[in-house]
Amino acid sequence: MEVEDGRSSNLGDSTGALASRRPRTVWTAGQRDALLTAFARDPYPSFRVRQDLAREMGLPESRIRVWFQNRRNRTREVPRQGAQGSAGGPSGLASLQRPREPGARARGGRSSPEEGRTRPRTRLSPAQLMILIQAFGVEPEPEYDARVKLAQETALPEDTVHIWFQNRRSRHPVCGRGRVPGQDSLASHPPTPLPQPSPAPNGEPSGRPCNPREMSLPAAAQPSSGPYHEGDPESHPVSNNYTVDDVELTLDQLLMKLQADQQAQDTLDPHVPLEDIIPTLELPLDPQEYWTFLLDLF
DNA sequence: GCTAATCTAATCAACTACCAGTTGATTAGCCCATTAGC
Repeated sequence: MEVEDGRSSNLGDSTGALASRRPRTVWTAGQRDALLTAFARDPYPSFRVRQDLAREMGLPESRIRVWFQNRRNRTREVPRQGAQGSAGGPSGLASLQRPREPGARARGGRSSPEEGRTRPRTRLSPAQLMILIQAFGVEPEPEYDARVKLAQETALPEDTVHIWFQNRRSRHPVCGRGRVPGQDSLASHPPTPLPQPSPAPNGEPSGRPCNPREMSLPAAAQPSSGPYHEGDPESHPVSNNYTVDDVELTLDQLLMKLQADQQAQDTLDPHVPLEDIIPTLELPLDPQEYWTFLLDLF
């Protein structure tokens, strides 16, 4: 079987893989110095600081973020023997205190979004969601080149696509393990909803069923123009009041159709003309709305 | 072997809608995450 692009779906293949990973970044001495200096100043730089560094170096912000992540990991000489020891250490990093206490975690001490502490929240448009969800149904763990392609299609940064897939995998685990090499990928998105075990209370990331959505069309799926991050170069103007479920619902039906087509093509008599075996696509949206989606896509 | 890239799991926080759920962003990783390119 093949996945989009005609690429083989055997993801385990490590040998000839083309761009399965982002090409390794090679830092110049100057860049490394700048990073080390910034790290010594603050091992948890804000988004704005990371962006400034990225601009200086002509690299994506995500590279800076990953560098800081790796650096923190590498320099974490955590032995609980209290004393921080010499001021030297690797890179002379002072106190890399992990913000462990609940509440003070991660962001250190919360700050307002205006300060640029964290990247402005991306708001995905229905069209973007549709593309991503569809891609997730086909391949929940896209490789680098596939993510780049998706980034182009959605006009999102590649790392936003990457993060979206990470979140998606943890919140919508695919039935029968993430990916099964050689298996028809559409089978990982079964059309029949599983019985809901019970409404999960707050924060239950991975205990969800494979397809938690019910097949009932939400009444209020009215497209309307929504806000987006103006002034944020990475945000996007198309953002309507669709919920993910609305889009997924549409997608579920599209996927069901694709699956049906697939099965039909596998089992059909080759003498039957193709036109005769393609079922009519039922649109969960008005034709008008549907075309709006399509126009948004292209 | 070093280290950039990647992963999972947990968590925070902005939004939406009506207070709890959804979801984008960030972080750690503990016999110090694993994988893979140079």
